[in-house]
Amino acid sequence: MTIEDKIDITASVSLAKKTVLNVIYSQNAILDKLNEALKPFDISAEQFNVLRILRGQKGCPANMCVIQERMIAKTSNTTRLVDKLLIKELVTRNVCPENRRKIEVLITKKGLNLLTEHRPVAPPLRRSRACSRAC
Amino acid sequence: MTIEDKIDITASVSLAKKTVLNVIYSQNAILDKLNEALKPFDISAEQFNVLRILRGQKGCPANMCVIQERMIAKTSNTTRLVDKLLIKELVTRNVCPENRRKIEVLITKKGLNLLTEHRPVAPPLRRSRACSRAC
DNA sequence: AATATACATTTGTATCGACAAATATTGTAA
DNA sequence: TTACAATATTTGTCGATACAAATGTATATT
Repeated sequence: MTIEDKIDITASVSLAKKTVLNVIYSQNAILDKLNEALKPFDISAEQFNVLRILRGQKGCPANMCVIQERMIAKTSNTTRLVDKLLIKELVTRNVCPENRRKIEVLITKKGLNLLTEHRPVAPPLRRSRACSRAC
Repeated sequence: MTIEDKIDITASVSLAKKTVLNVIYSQNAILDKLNEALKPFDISAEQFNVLRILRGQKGCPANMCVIQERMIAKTSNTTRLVDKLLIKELVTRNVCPENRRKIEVLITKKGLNLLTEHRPVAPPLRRSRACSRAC
């Protein structure tokens, strides 16, 4: 189906607008697919993304702000996402002893298993590495 | 900035995956712009979209299910979106006398004014017209 | 007419996004 | 050392998505 069928408009629509609409519909289709693929694992796309970010740390714990920066949604609530993963025992969370302001989040064996059991559409979705640092 | 800078991955990424990531980042950028443009009007993107759908009815009232089908998000909660518009007096809502199951939603003068005062990025975002019907 | 079924909308719950404010800890300047 | 600023995280609120269940209304079947 073309975007012209979708938008149901008699007047002509500029190429720029058609492009914008195409991007919006495309991402909807992509997210639908992703959510469907994750359903059997009782985990949301954002939670899954956090798990992949943590795996990418390769044993090095990630602070809340590191996770935040690498997520797609700029202002998503990392605390509450990690809460959910903690309940499912997919991550651990501990206060950093060197700097008690920071929190060290690590993926558990159970979390790693969940990731290897399933590989949906995309690679881990990250923002730029501006704020990542040595651990 | 290219998508390669964004995703911060050493291993090579397939064109398909780069495309998926590009679509996701693009829509994020688009929605950021749209929300920013709507901020002065104290209205969300979905509420704005519902208003445009109603204007497209050209005086003919829209049922809840008609609005639902034309929205981007398939399972968004039309009742609660219309509630918000009602509080702002941008729409009216009445039980249809011919079929008391149905609800007739109409855009008010105030709602039309809001639309003419501002024209952000995209035309009204609708799904296919499969379920639209005469009023 | 009574029952069942389909239709249209509403309500409830969980999760997430956006954003502001609050809290806690560390570092710095007077 | 006290006060202030910077950093890191948590909490609260609102709007929205996703989905299941409940409610109310109309239509069809017996």
